Amino acid sequence: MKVNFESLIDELKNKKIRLSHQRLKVLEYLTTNYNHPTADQIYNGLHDEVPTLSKTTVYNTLSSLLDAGLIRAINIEDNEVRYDINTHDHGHFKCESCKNIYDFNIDIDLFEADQLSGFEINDKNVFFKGTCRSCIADGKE
Amino acid sequence: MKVNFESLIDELKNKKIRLSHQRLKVLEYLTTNYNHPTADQIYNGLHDEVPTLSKTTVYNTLSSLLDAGLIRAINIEDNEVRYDINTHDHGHFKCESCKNIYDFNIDIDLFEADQLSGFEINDKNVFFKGTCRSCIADGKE
DNA sequence: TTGTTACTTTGTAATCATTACAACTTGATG
DNA sequence: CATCAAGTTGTAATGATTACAAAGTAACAA
Ligand SMILES: [Mn+2]
Ligand SMILES: [Mn+2]
Ligand SMILES: [Zn+2]
Ligand SMILES: [Zn+2]
Repeated sequence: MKVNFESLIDELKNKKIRLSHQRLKVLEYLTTNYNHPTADQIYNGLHDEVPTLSKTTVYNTLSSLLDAGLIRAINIEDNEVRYDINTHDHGHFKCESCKNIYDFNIDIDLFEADQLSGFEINDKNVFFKGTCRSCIADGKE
Repeated sequence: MKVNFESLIDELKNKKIRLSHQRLKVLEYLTTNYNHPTADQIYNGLHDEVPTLSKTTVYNTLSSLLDAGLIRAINIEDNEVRYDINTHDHGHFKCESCKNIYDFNIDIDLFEADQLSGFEINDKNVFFKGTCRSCIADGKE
């Protein structure tokens, strides 16, 4: 999955969201780090480059970007929210050994849950947990 | 979805988990309250009947029951974990208006994500968000 | 029935991610 | 360049969950 940084900036302009230095850095971080980072990882990852960045700003920025629909939040564990620059429908697999999160394609419209007829669905999420191939190869299951 | 309380007790015995008064009450609460309650809701719901119950015990109990596979945890929002006595594969729909969580049947094996070949999948989760039928009827979308 | 003991419960304190707030700073517009 | 609404920052508050140690109890055997 490839995300174009320039088109993200265009989207910010369209939505009248200011292109502050901090916001651009957070967006840049997310486009170059496809590993679904936490707010804390973003904060630490940017600290060398933007030493004055505050964690509150990271949270505020992520919140704005979420509202604008430029990113998505992933709740797999109860104690950590992860952020994804890829807003297309796709599934996530979290390896319980190495903790990595893998993307996978799904045809999410395969479930036309008839029990939900008359419901308005705004958001669809699919995630699996288990052990990834490389951890199995390493005998870490 | 119907869950038999007696068979849950048998499972506890099989797994050598003590049938303490508190654990039985938490299990009973979950079997009679199919609304995917939070730890706090369980605590408050049992308070009249078991005034000495502590919140720590609720958490401890839920943790044991999770380990034993008798219940499932649902992470839809980042700030609340909900618990489900129904451990069969099924999807969840959370209405963003009335906050209720609805179950729906899914054939989860429809996604055989080929990208996950060689991965060991232990846990599959599907949840949607949106507005439920009755909230739409009430014009609350 | 009683005694033993490991497991469980309880209240309190600690943890940790996230949010609230108010003073200060800055991007965008003309 | 001047203006000011919007954004940033550090600190304090919040709230769910966990850690811990003392007190209580379920299970089992005698
Ligand atoms: Mn992803
Ligand atoms: Mn359910
Ligand atoms: Zn792995
Ligand atoms: Zn509703």
